Amino acid sequence: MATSRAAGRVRPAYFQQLAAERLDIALCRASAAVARAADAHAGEEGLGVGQHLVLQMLDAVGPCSQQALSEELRIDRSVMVGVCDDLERAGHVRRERNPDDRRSYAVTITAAGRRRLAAARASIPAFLDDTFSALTPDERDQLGALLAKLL
Amino acid sequence: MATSRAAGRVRPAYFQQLAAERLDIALCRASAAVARAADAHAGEEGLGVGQHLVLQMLDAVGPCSQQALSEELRIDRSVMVGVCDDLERAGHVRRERNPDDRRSYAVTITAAGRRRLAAARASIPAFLDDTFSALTPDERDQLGALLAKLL
DNA sequence: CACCAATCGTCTGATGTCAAACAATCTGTG
DNA sequence: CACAGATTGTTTGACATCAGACGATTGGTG
Repeated sequence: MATSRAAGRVRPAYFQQLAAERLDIALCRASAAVARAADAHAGEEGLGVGQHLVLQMLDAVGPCSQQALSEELRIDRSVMVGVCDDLERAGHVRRERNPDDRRSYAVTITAAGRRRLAAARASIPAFLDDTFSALTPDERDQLGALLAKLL
Repeated sequence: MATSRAAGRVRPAYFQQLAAERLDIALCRASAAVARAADAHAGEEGLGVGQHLVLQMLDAVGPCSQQALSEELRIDRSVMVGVCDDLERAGHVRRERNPDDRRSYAVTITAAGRRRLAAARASIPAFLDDTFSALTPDERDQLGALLAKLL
């Protein structure tokens, strides 16, 4: 069996020791796992994470420039171009010119976009529940509060 | 001034609202900030994060194959090749053949590598203290415990 | 021994992100 | 108005990461 040979190797579960003394590493590793889960979920859902966030923000605060979306959602401007391209091609968003400043667009969510957002949004609670199943609701709140302090 | 025009924009600090209801996004965002800080610190120190982790693990558990390093440190095998290349070129590590299994190396830390590790390690507490200055020591322990549960 | 599957280190191709440059447009100063 | 500097959206090039393929080697089966 495999374990008999693994005893030859050191197999120290060294990562746990590392994570205990390097909070930054633990944070990055947890984030990587969660991000992978989010990408997989978004893939099944058919709407990318960035696209979902853009639709959600447009629905919450109204038409925005790509710049505003980019800053608030922490998505690079260069990447935001592609995200909006995809959303526009799918009919979830219109790029209207901002009459007050013709450099910027006023990216606007469409009725179809709102429907798509509602559908995608409905699957989020189950996704979060699954991804953070190792934590109790109280612990999730604690984690949220700690991360909020960090940001 | 800029704020008078910013009033025209929505400027809702929307990200905070998003982070409150999307624990996964908050986690990824915090991780990105911390990772950036770690990279910057590693740049000043002159020893990459991956290189530091490899030296530290070799010092802790003795000679390892690249595979073992890769699995335990969650660094892709392809990337580990470059990390070990750099470490070997700098004289911090030797690649000895494992006589029991000539497919794998026995990556071994050198005396120079140990000295380099000690120097780099000394700067870590200050780095962590600075990066997580928004949290009290108790809160850092809480965060560590929550992340450990997640992993 | 011959053979087949698995493993280790390496390399290559595809992908994604980011910094820098660019044209178009705005603001402000003279 | 003319002109300099900043901003918006976009494109391009550099860079890192990852999946997959590959040779070399090992272990196990007959």
